[in-house]
Amino acid sequence: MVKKIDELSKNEWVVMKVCWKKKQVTARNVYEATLKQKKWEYQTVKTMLDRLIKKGYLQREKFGPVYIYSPVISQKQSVRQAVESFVGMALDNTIIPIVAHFVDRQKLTQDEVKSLKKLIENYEELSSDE
Amino acid sequence: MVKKIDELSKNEWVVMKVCWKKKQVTARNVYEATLKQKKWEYQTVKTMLDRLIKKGYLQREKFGPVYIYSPVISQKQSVRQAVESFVGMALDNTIIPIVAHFVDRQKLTQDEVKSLKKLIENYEELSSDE
DNA sequence: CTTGAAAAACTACGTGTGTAGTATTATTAT
DNA sequence: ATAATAATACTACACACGTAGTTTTTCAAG
Repeated sequence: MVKKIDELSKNEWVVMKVCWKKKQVTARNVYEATLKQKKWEYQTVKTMLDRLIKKGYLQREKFGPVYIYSPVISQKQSVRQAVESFVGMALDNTIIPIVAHFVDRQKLTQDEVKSLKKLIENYEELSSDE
Repeated sequence: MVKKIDELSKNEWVVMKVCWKKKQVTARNVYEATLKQKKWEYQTVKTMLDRLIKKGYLQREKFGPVYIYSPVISQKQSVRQAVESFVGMALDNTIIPIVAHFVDRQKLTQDEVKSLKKLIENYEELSSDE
């Protein structure tokens, strides 16, 4: 069976995005990287990092006086799980409302439209030989 | 400015879906409707209904001995807000990963593919006259 | 070796959520 | 009218999360 991982809270996503981007970070790195967005105290960041370790998203290793944190679970996997969970919870397992919403709001870029088209074409090929 | 509504927890979505579908429900209706899915005690359902009132999603009116609960916020609006919030949080405001994920997993039905195509065509028309 | 700075460790507290238990009130059947 | 039933009201408690404060440890500079 597929291992169930804990879900991330909104703020934990912010922290994890920094960790994924930089791969190896100190608590201070995260603190600084998030300062513009979020005015967290250093200790707040520390607490979140600790909790992310407990949840299994991060690990850390001591180098001299500091810990270096690094991701254990990939962004891709996290996104997949979050999408599954969200789409199941709010959308009854269909993504149409999501896309429709973005279409309504005209929030898609030209590139995104191109990507969508390609995805769909791709899909049709894939499923045509079943 | 657009009024910010509280977000729904996973379980609250379950309850709200029942309320949206039936429009008017008693606590017992919700209790019974969710029993197969969730083995909640009647009181648990009551508590969730109370909290949904506090959050502004439901209202209720007394008819004889019972309260009838009904939605204040539409499913559509709730979904929109949830999508915005989720896509911003986990996906950096692009829906491509969501669609890609579903394509990878071949989780789209024939109808969904059709819908997607239509949405995209539609979009192209809309944006062509800007 | 002592001191100061930076990091980490430990502790905390309010709010939200999951999950009810118990007490009270209102209705219905006798 | 009263007893049983069903609904509501009130209360509770543990764990997660947001948000740190305080204490201790450790390194680096004089």
